[in-house]
Amino acid sequence: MFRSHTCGELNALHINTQVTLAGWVHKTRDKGFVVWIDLRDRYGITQLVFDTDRTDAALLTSARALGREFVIQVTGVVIERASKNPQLPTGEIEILVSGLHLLNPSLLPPFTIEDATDGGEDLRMKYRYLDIRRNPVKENLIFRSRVTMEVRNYLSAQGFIEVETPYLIKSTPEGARDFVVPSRMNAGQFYALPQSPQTFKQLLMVGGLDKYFQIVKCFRDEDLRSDRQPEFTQIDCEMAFVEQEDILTVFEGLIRHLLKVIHGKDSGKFPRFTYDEAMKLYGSDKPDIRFGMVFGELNACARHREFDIFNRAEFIAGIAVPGAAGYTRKEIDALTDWVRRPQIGANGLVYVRCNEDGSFKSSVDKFFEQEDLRKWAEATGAKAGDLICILSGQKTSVPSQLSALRMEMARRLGLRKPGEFAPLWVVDFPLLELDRESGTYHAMHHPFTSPKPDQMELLETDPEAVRANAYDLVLNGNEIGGGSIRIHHKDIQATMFRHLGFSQEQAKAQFGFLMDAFQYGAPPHGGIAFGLDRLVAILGGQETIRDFIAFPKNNNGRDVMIDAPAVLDASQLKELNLTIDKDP
RNA sequence: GGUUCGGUAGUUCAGUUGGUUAGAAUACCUGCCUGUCACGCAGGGGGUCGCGGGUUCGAGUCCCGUCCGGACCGCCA
Repeated sequence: MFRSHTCGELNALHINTQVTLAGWVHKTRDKGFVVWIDLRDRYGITQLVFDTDRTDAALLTSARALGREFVIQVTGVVIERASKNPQLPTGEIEILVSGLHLLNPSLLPPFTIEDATDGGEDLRMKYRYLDIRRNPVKENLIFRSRVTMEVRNYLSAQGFIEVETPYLIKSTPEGARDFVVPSRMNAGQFYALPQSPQTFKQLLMVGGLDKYFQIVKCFRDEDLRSDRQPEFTQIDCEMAFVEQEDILTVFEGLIRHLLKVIHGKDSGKFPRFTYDEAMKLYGSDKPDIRFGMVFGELNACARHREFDIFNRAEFIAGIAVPGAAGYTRKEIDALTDWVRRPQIGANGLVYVRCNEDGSFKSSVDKFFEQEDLRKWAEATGAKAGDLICILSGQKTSVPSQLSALRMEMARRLGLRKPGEFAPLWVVDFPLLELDRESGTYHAMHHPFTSPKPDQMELLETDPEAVRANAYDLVLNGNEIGGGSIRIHHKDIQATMFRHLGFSQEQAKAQFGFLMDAFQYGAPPHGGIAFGLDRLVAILGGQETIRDFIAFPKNNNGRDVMIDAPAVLDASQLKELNLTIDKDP
């Protein structure tokens, strides 16, 4: 028997029990007459004691020689502590050690294995296996495991079956860039790693499987962020013989189940916004509705005076920042600089302080009367003590700028509370989006999304106006899931490809297999996919997904621990029929 | 592709207007300590100031380039 107990389970009930424990030397406290060692494993910390009265001299000497992170096995008897530590589950007892076996020594770790480590991000990633020994990372991974188990519980209970789809598939030029894999047996040919199992899950519906899900890795060769990894995990789902409402019901149930079992929270029916409503009220298709600051459009009540900036603007809108009327001129100037940074790109910021006495003080008092400002306060829902922040400019850019300001103010005011969860649906997304650079349309969701049935004609006359049966599930300002009702008729799919600029030959070459399948009795179907990494992070009350992934990649897509990606040696390249064009 | 912040002891950081031998905390090592648990006390070792070039009598500090990392914009069907 390697160990009789873990380091997290012994308490006063075990006093006088003979035990064997194994774990890492967390910390040594040498008081001269007595040496304490905190022994740590996944389950907790148990204090070992060696002293001059009760421990033989050789054993005491070996105990003193142990360094941080040495792996040891000890045998001894559980005794009551002379001074207890109420902060530790095992704080009432300690192990009087009679046998010590060094299993493996350790180099001095480059950072401390503590909750508040002294290690920086880079170093922690390089020695991720040490980082995982720390409670915060370990707890996150355990949390993730719990969430995925609950996802499987819920979906299995609903009759879904988990099916694995291939990772070596075909490159599809539209959408994100593909990771490609050279084929040794097929010289000069390449697989691509899936950006999602989209077409396969649709083929499973054609195959009659009816309710499919898969917790699956997906790959996109795009630039990264703190919440974006080149390989990430999706909860991928598809159902046949359903309408949009069926899917919303089932997967609203999934998120409600998770909030219930993980956080004990009963979330009622999720609010639904159309895409147009979300954009109008929040300037975003993934609004955080844990707080207000809903947009107030001011076009109607801000363009009747001599203020050229507003008169020239296509769109004027403001938000009422709660309790921020006390912002000093200096703070507001800093805010103005913040919205004018290239990342936001606003032209400037007009503000109105809503004083407690009902009067208003604004940066445009020269042009506007108190009565004007009162109307603005009404439009933005501002109350006494609030600060109205107003942006103006092009209709295409102001909403996203004001949305960024809204999120930033919420962050500063502590309104984005991690323990609070505000899920919602955004529905009726546009089918197509005009790419301003190329002048071509591309699918807002993906090319397999069905237009709303009554809008097929609009596709010819006003493509941008066409709405799709496409929906996103948004949680705390993050898109955590998105899906649609799919096209299941060959002709409609062909029409869709035509609008997306595919020639018939291209469509056939890339997606012929799917259109062929649609000719053999494809059932109506639709589905959704959730970003598991992001979902887990948000449920865990955090925004960065890296600490919920065991071995994440950095901003440049590198794994700094194994040092990947790396060059291939000449013989490997030859075998794969590859030559490298130039030295990188 | 772009914006921005950073790189100084094992680690996290400070370092003033360019000026003597580059500091603190923590970690590490040695000694002491009769109940510690962020133990305490005394002492000690530890630096290519990311790298290259330039300005200067003199550069951690200023300039140029480059590499690495973080955050963000574009991008992410």
